[in-house]
Amino acid sequence: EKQPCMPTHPQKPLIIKTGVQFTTKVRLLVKLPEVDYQLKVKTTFDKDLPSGRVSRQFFILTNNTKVMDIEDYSNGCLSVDFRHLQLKEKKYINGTKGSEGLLSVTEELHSLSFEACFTVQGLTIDLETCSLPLVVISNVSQLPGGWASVMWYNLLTDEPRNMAFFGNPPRATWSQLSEVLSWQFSTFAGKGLNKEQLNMLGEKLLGQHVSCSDYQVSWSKFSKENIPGKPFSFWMWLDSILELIKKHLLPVWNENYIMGFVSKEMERTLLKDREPGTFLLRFSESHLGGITFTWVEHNANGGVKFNSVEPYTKNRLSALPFADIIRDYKVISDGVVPETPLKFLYPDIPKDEAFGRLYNSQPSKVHPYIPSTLIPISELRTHAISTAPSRQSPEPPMTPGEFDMLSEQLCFDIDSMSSSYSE
Amino acid sequence: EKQPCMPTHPQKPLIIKTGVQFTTKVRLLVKLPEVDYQLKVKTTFDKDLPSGRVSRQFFILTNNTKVMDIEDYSNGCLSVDFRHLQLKEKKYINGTKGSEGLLSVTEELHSLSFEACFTVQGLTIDLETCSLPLVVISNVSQLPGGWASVMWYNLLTDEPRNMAFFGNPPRATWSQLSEVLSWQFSTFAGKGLNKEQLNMLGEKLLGQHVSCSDYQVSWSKFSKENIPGKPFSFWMWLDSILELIKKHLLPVWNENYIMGFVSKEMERTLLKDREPGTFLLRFSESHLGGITFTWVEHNANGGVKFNSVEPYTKNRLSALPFADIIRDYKVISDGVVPETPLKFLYPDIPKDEAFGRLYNSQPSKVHPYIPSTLIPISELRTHAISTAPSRQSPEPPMTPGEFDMLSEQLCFDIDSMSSSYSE
DNA sequence: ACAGTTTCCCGTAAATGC
DNA sequence: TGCATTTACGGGAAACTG
Repeated sequence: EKQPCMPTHPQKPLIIKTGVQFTTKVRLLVKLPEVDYQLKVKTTFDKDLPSGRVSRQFFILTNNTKVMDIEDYSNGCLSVDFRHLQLKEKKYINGTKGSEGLLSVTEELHSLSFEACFTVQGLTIDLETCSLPLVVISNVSQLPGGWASVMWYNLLTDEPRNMAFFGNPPRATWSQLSEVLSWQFSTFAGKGLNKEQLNMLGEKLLGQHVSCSDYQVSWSKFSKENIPGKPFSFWMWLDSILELIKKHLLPVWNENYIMGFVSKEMERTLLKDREPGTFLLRFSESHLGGITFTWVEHNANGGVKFNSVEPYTKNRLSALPFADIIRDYKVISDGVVPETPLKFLYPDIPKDEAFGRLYNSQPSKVHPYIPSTLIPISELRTHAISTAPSRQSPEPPMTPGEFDMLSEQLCFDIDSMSSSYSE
Repeated sequence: EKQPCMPTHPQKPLIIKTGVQFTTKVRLLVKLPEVDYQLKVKTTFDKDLPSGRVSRQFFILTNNTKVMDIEDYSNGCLSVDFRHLQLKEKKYINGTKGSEGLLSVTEELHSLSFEACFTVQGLTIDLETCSLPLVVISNVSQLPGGWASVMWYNLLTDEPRNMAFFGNPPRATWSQLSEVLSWQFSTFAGKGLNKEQLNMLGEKLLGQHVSCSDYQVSWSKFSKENIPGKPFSFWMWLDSILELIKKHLLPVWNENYIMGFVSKEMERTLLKDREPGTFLLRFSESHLGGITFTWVEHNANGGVKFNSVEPYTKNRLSALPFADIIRDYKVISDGVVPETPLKFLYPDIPKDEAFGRLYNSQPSKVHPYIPSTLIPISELRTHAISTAPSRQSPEPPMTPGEFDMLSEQLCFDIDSMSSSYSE
């Protein structure tokens, strides 16, 4: 009898990129009577898939056989680490690929098989086990789609290997899905999502049904079809934000300073009674991987006015860290002395008190030169802009939680996919 | 009899990166009597190098045999294009690499051989020819060093294949070298160097000997040993500037607005009698791939003062194009209204007149948002900075020349290396 | 033509070798 | 140990392919 595989990978397990190394580990759970020969394990990709069913076929380019060894941890278990495994696609001279034309490559499930054979007391025993379903990609641009598949599969089934899962994928309840989404943020950015943030995401995905957490989300709606009016799906949008946080916003996110998911209505409700200069940070809904701030001010006749800056994306943020943008952001109106409109982080934290620790001390001391830095500026031609405040973004707000720093690069390796044998 | 190879490659010929495809072409110059069999050409890497002499050995990973074909241009010549050739290093089980420990990998010369054999009128004829010396690299970071070798070789010898060239490389006269350097700029950036620019480079390399153009430059001084006090060689420095121009400064360079190579003394001589706010653009001598501007102003007691901004490198320039930096650069002194110190491009061209066409029109119209841009700023704490004007950079100035736009990405392929056979 | 997918390869970072 | 060189692979873009 074999147990199902138990892959444990720190970052994005179960996704393999062709041409990129991955590792996997197999462990024999029962102790065998001492044998004087070496126990070889062979790993095969898609060993027993009916080859017509899958549109792409891959093989392990590198050495796929290795001898089991006693584990270091001296529990006496036999195990083997496969390292530097690499996948390559089989090319057919003129063979037609399988006709599974409806599924995208990231919905196509594969598996790694492990085989060993030994004789004990005259009895020949074949062992075989295999991994959970794997997604094979050829470019990192497919990673978000692949990860969506892995999440959906593991959220909605306990079957160890239902390779046809995406032929008719089940729906997820919002309560299931929201938990997974929050877990994405806590795993990859260090801190999960609070109820308000999840609320906004639920409304975005489901409309007003979010109140009943049994409402179901289809796989297609989650990651295949585009958000109405946008050129990307819900998951692509959310994943772009995760990436932005991982690469450029970790400290700020960690400090709980990014409300992030707030509707325009909620944003205004929150800001309208606040001190002028109160601002909050939220992610762009119209573009992938963007963050903006919205602040409130009072105009001449005493009314409140809301302004949002053009969202910052990874390119801008790699030129200037976000905290510095917040510190230095200034508005110039018709050549007047520029001033920063950002005074208090919602609800009422003085800006420098909140972000002070996160500022970069930048005066460089290249002596003969005058140090220079980039400053984010908005130039207002007063007549034109005062009539164009924030007029977009439906999102609810939220309260921050705690945060454990956990920044790791994304990676495709199966760093450790342990698989257990037993008799 | 074979003729030497005539490689013609648009960008950086004769440099091959392992694992990256390259192509080459061989042409048979004489017309053969019609033969009813196909003439095969085989290409071999380092066919007849005494294998002890070279520290690394490579082989052609891909198919290295191809049949000659009549050229398209219907001149009746037989020729063959090798495409998708790829080089890989031979790894020795325990073999010691050749003992040529003095040479760096980019000084190690290799060659591609081509062989064909055919029978005509009962006579068996073997043809063989080979390429000019090649440099093999494994990472683009070695490209500048490799290109230095190719330049030096082709500048200083006509031998078709002196593989030991860098065992004892000859010196170049400054007049030879300066021509090659200027040619680098005209080839890769569209416009060569004028006499003043070359003068500064010569002084940098040779001290004051530059007056006599027979003065000789050693290979080591050109590209191996570091400039005194700097962690890079002359060529590494110059090449970093070429790259900066190619990627970020082409339009400005094309317009002849970058004086570039000017000593600090010359810079001051030029600027001191000019209108306050007159500035010039020059490359950093202390850091790789940086450009700065120096402007003149008058201080309180009527003396002239020179300021240079911290050099902009590729990272900053990819966040903000250089022309926009010049347009927007401002100095803030203790919270006073910021102002641009840059008024006239040396000698006296009003800034916007010179750079107006090159500015990016940046107001983005993402309606609900307030457009924002980055602005380069220097903040002066008046007491500290006014005593720290430009205090570095020995370089002479120069006058601009003409410019033909010619922007091409660097590339390592031998796109076409034609080689000729004859009897 | 076009969209989904793969290939190509620079450029940075890490690993390896000497 | 430090430096020279290679390997690894993310990421943008081009090439491919039905």
